[in-house]
Amino acid sequence: MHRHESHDACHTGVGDMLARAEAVCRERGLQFTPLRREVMEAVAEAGKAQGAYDIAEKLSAPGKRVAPVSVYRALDFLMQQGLVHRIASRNAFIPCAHGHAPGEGVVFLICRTCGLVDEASSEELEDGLDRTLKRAGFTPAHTILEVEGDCGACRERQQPS
Amino acid sequence: MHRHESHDACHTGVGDMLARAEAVCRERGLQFTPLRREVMEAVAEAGKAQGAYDIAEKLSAPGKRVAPVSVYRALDFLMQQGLVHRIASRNAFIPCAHGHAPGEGVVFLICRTCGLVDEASSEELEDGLDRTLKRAGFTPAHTILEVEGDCGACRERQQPS
DNA sequence: GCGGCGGTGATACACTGTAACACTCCCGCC
DNA sequence: GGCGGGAGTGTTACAGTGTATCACCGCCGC
Repeated sequence: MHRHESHDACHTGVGDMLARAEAVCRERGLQFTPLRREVMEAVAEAGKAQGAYDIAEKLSAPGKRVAPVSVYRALDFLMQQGLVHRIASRNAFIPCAHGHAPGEGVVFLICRTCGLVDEASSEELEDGLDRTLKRAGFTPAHTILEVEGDCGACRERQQPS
Repeated sequence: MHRHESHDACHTGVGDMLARAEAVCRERGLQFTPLRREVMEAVAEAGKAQGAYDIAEKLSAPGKRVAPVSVYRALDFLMQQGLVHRIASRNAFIPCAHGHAPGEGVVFLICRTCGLVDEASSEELEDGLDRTLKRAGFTPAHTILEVEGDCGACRERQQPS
């Protein structure tokens, strides 16, 4: 679904993501401020999951320091709008590749070799989870589903068949 | 599968867990040292997920301080043996309720009201995940699946039908 | 005895995230 | 024009989580 050959134009494309973010904010009457834009851009450009402090450092230049707390605030905003996701197992953030409804089941595929994070969603998987939860008498509010392993590209690269 | 009425005798029972831990270590030729036993006990007794610093505090007494580092080392050991699990979304640790093979699919059900964490496993769910990963060309090494929500007991308690 | 190894103690540190407060900017309103 | 008021940001300080490093101890084998 997504190709990962290079660092630029990864996923949906940085430009597309920024455009979508802007559209979402305008549509909801929210501000897409310069800082939020820069943070979104930094996350989108990275190609792999970024820590909040990494982003802060990237956005800082001699004479213009961006504090981590500002980055966190922007990230919180972007997460609320579903524009970025948090990878709990890495304490890091990625851009949302495909717009999904909030609460929809998504799996994060984290390659331990190249560090790229892909998203996958599956109705079958979601149904299975729903049934399992119902059987346990549990009402879900928020689900974290992250898989660490090797992506296809890295596997081929390591043992060229 | 597990009852959660009180804090003691929760899950499989503290005694059983300690016995199993000891057996596992003996079987594998590993040391079940006093510190490891105390940490295992603290996690098993708690009834809900414990932070490493909570455990360190609980094990410390006037005159006998247990540093968090030591707790982390014991927890790492216990996790390697599959005796405790880490809840990534809470930075906390729970005892493993039922012995499962390493890598087997397990869902953690985290009640946001009472804080108790239950484990559920489902072949159906696991199959769904496997197929989703295969379709994405991804080879899994480690999976995190945590659901936050309301457990049956808490739901009944809040809105007694 | 002596060396090695696993486990532990202890200090310091890095990384992650939040609280609290001040300031600015913009907008609506009198 | 003056005057709140709210959203966003800057800044400092701090809490929480996890790791690196070194020293020490006890045990086992040689």
